[in-house]
Amino acid sequence: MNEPAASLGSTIAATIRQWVVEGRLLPGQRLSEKQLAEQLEVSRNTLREAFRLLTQQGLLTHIPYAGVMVARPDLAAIIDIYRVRQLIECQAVADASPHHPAIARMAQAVEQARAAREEHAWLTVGSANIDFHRALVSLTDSPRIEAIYADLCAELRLAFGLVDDPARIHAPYIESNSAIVELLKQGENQQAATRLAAYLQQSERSLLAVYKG
Amino acid sequence: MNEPAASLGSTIAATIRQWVVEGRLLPGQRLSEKQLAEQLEVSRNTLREAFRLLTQQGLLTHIPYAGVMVARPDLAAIIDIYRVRQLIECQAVADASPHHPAIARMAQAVEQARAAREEHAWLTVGSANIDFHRALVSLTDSPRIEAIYADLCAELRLAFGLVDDPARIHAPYIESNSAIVELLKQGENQQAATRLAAYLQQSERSLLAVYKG
DNA sequence: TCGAATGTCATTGTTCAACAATAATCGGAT
DNA sequence: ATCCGATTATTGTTGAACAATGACATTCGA
Repeated sequence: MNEPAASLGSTIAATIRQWVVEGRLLPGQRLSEKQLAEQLEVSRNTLREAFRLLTQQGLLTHIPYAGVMVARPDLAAIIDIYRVRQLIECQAVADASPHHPAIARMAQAVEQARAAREEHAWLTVGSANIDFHRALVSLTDSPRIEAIYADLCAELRLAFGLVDDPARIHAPYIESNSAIVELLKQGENQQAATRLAAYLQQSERSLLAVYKG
Repeated sequence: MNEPAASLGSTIAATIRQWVVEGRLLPGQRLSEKQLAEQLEVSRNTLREAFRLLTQQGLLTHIPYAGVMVARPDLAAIIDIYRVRQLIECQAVADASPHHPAIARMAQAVEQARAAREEHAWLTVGSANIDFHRALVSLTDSPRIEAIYADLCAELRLAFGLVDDPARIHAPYIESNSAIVELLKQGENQQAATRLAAYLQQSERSLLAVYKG
């Protein structure tokens, strides 16, 4: 890996992000500056620097004089996230060229998901599904949109962290993804977008169902 | 002003952002930590905190051990910004309900622009145009998209800062905006989206033309 | 003279310690 | 038991210090 000059703050931020995504830090949990600074062996100032980055990315919530805590996506946040996904992903599919290189990456993600399903490696299935959607977004050829989507995914994983059965969430959509790839290859962008919209709606519903409990 | 708990860092960030948007700080200009800290009467640490916010928002560029400078949008950045605008705004218009309250705000912005044009207050015309598009984006009812768009606008104004004749940029589009409002009221969303796309394309072209020189 | 190696300097990165501001906690009075 | 006020712990902010890095000027050799 070629990292010319990653500041210590962003390194620490990456570590904390990893902890959050892994579920080592739970939503709503408060992060003490002094305690974390000692644990990570950095100064309070540097840790605060990392907090700012993650707060800006939506992974942490910062309340002045009350501290930072792992963001706890509420119903409104999930609805909002899916609204953005719908807007970005559907438009990306609608405007896609049938020969865009990203389509190959989408197909590859589908194959990877199929292989993982055979071995019941549900976590891998989940990762492949995320890869599929990231490739889909890169159809837009916009670094900015891809960056926005990356942040969105991090928050989404926060929400998925509460789901204990990844198979139910990710597995049923492999064939749907495959169909989208085929439609794109044939230039049937509108049908592909419709199919994608249906997937997103269903995914949102099953995620919201968890939050009702 | 009711600001219950705005940290000093974000206050300073707002000040610097204002300076950038006003053109008091020019793209590419280097910002010395010590100098700015003395000028703003805050500590270096607090100023760095503000830098982090603005860097994350794309207004400043940070190069390790070389300092922060006002971002200088290049051709690729402008193209990317307009790609995002196209994606967000067109979809917002396409999915809008004819009775959405934001449409009234759009109409109001058009009227404001017309009045300002009468008085040749071109700066006000420009602000009204920005208000129009912000209202348009709020058709999505997504706080997240509105936040993304706000950041985008700040960067866009950075690019507009190099244009010395705002009349040429903003004035011709007032009637186009008005037409979009009417089409939305009549539920002709697709036509409105087409019209909007044409506007964005033209706006992008005239902005790019400045950069060629 | 030109170019490269070297040393100096200014600036940024990071840490530390202290104090101020604020919120949470606890205890006492009614 | 409830409300009110003081205590306490935590965060916000500051200033100074030192290390790390990059830019610039100087010097030396060919």
